Amino acid sequence: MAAGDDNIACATLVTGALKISSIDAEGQEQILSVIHPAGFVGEMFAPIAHHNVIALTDSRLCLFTRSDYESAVARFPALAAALLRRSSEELLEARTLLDLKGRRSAKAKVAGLLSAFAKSASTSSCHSADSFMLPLSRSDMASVLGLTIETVSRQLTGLEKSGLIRREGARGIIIRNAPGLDDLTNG
Amino acid sequence: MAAGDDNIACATLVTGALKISSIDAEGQEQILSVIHPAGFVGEMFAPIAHHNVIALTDSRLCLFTRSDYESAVARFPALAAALLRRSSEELLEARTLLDLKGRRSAKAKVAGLLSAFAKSASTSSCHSADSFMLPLSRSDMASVLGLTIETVSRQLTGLEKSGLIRREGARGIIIRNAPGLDDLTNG
DNA sequence: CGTTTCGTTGAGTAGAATCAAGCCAAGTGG
DNA sequence: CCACTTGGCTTGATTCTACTCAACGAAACG
Repeated sequence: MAAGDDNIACATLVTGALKISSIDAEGQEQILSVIHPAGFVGEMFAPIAHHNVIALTDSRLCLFTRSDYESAVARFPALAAALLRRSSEELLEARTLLDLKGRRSAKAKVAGLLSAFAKSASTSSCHSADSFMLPLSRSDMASVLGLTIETVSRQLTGLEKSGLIRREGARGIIIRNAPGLDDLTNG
Repeated sequence: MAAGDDNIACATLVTGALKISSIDAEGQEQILSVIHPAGFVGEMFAPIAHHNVIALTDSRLCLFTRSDYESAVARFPALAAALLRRSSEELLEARTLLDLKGRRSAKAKVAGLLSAFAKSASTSSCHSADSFMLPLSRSDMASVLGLTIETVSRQLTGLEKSGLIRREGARGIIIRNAPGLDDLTNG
């Protein structure tokens, strides 16, 4: 989906990963959200799309049109409640990202992003994973945080040198000191 | 409402204005959203509140508890659909803010915020107002954009010197060159 | 009249962006 | 098999923006 398109379809993500982004006049991409399975994309109430939706990996979607939606809600009132719940979760996630992006230093932003990934990489909802693969490239991480890829790279090596994380290849992350990461995030 | 509270109530705003914010370990406030009349606050599906809600002006709210919500949805299925619509709008607004906060330069951020205010100050949904009162203090603007009050102040005087806007007192803004502002926002 | 709050302005500095190489792994083609 | 390319990542040197610290002006208030 591209910004400016007639907005005819919405979808829930079945497998894979998507990003929602906007692109400014100079071609700078801003990632506004990363969608995981069971997440929802599309603007149900806008005539044209505001943002771009791009697959990060091969993905499977369950598409439906807005007219589908309206008839389905009429037949199954519980559907609206379920979608409301999803939408509330997306909203909370967007605000979490806002919070992250507002951190003062680059180190705090990168540390916060790692903590967030550790949480979402865990199967349990209350614990964080202590090792995981970064779902985003350096370029995408930079775009999420509003930094450059060089700065992201430097912060990662900095975090490794200070012993808070260890890296396995370009994408593998092992958290060695989770509380320390959180301290950096909030400071 | 304060982050960490038991999350027992939600509300729609009738008159006034609210801000949703988070506060980090150093006491730095991040404004995550500004709520206007007809807007919704509260996290319907979280046991404890993640963020703070603070009134920007004297405000009137229509409060309801989460159990109220559940019985109301059971009796009036259309309610869920209406709340879904609101929630979608909040989500779009949060993403617009994300976009703004991700702009590279301070000038682009301030210019973008002014454009956004000009839009929401207009009574018509398709035109922007050409003069309006800033709804936020310098401190709140800085917090929304992730800047300091000094930087916001300097950017405003810069925009005035370059002829894009004129100021009337501390809060009054007159847009003299709206396309120019948009160019700055996307550049 | 002092005090407080809010906004503006200036000087100096820390930190991220920019510019520029260079490394490594994977792919391509002779 | 080897030269070459490509894309993603890292590192270094330099520049410049926005933060910090500090002073000052204006309006509101007791």
